[in-house]
Amino acid sequence: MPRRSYDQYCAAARALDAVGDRWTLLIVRELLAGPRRYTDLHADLPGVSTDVLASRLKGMEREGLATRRRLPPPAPASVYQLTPRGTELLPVLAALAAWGAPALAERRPTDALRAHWFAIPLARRLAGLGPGLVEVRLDEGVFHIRTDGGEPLYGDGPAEHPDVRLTLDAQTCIAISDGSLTLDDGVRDGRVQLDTPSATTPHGARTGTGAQRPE
Amino acid sequence: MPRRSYDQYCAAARALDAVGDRWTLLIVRELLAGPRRYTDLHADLPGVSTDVLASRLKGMEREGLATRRRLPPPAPASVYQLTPRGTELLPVLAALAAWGAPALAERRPTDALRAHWFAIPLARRLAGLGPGLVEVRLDEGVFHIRTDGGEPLYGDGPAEHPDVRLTLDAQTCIAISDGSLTLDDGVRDGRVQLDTPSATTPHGARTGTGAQRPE
DNA sequence: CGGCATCCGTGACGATACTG
DNA sequence: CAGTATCGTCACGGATGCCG
Repeated sequence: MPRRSYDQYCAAARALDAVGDRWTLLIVRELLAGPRRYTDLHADLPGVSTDVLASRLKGMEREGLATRRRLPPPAPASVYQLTPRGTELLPVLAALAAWGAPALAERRPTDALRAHWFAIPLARRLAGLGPGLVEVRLDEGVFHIRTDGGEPLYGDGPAEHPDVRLTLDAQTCIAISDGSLTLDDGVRDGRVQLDTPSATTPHGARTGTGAQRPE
Repeated sequence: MPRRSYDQYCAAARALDAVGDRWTLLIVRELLAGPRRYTDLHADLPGVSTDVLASRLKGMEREGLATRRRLPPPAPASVYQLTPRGTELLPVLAALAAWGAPALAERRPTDALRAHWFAIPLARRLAGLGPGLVEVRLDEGVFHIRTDGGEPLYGDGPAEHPDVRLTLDAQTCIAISDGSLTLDDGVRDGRVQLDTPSATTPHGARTGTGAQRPE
């Protein structure tokens, strides 16, 4: 699907043939958070042009990375969803995120930000900590991480019945992700508000930070 | 260093800003096998144009991924070498290779092939098997894998004093890498010739497959 | 000869406008 | 809402030339 194949009998080159094109891996990152409509993808990928996005999605369908599913008539829309093969790109994005994490020290004013972009680095750190479903609330939005099924998966928006809720800011989230701050220490000094909604807790919202996009 | 930054405050996007450009990760793959001269890089990356290669190398220097070192006068040449930061991209290439491995089922006649391109997938399988230094001899060339230092590293050409030598063909190498053939089974049915050169063995070559490029 | 720089044709990309 | 159409620009790939 790239402009041109590398034509190399090499596993990494073959992978880059499929996902090495500009924007493709970032589209995968978006779809890893759950099914998305075209317009939502376009909104969460500032800078991508409409034709390139359409072309990439078409290519990803051809490569078996994603499928296009049409929603029931009430809301005539279609959503794009990763196939299992596409989901298997999570380790690739995780490795890229781990390597690129130091570059987050600098925050440029032109940088866009979506809450669930923190999910992949954070999930690596939270994996093995026990609880299955974690809801994370940032000022920029809410996402959730599932750490029970081997590979950690994540999704946009609030979780259904989270085992634990974390409320923190972006900077703290980064510090926890890169290991410079432990979750315990963050709770101790108040930078992280840890909240375990018991079954008896009503569904009412407790903190002010809501989701940007209702789902 | 890409044509244009993604301008996203996301670790993966930052990584793609640095290494997401066409050819960059394949140049890293080459340099992971050891220092390389410009001409060797150009020879082992069929399809890359001279100016793009020069541009990428310059960008990689700027990003702190590689350094250019001038060799002593006898051979007035300069070699490019990865920095530690560049070497840390190995997990990224490993993840890409793991994901792209199934695409090696099809071997196109236009595909180029270098022996050490098998090193990354094979190293993952050989890691934890014990011996520190493995020399691998394919019909297409020789490379070696170091499995002693945590992350497996590899190099082009024969090893100095390998703990074990493997002689096999490309197809068998793939089968071992993807787990469909164990090393033991390969040795048993003769597809893999396992050779443990003892300290008493003289240095003479024993098999017919020599290195393509003397080092 | 190795290490690029230059030139050029083609194609990919990005922004905007427009349509079913 | 979900793309397609159009267009200017830039990056890529190939060839050649320069310079140590």
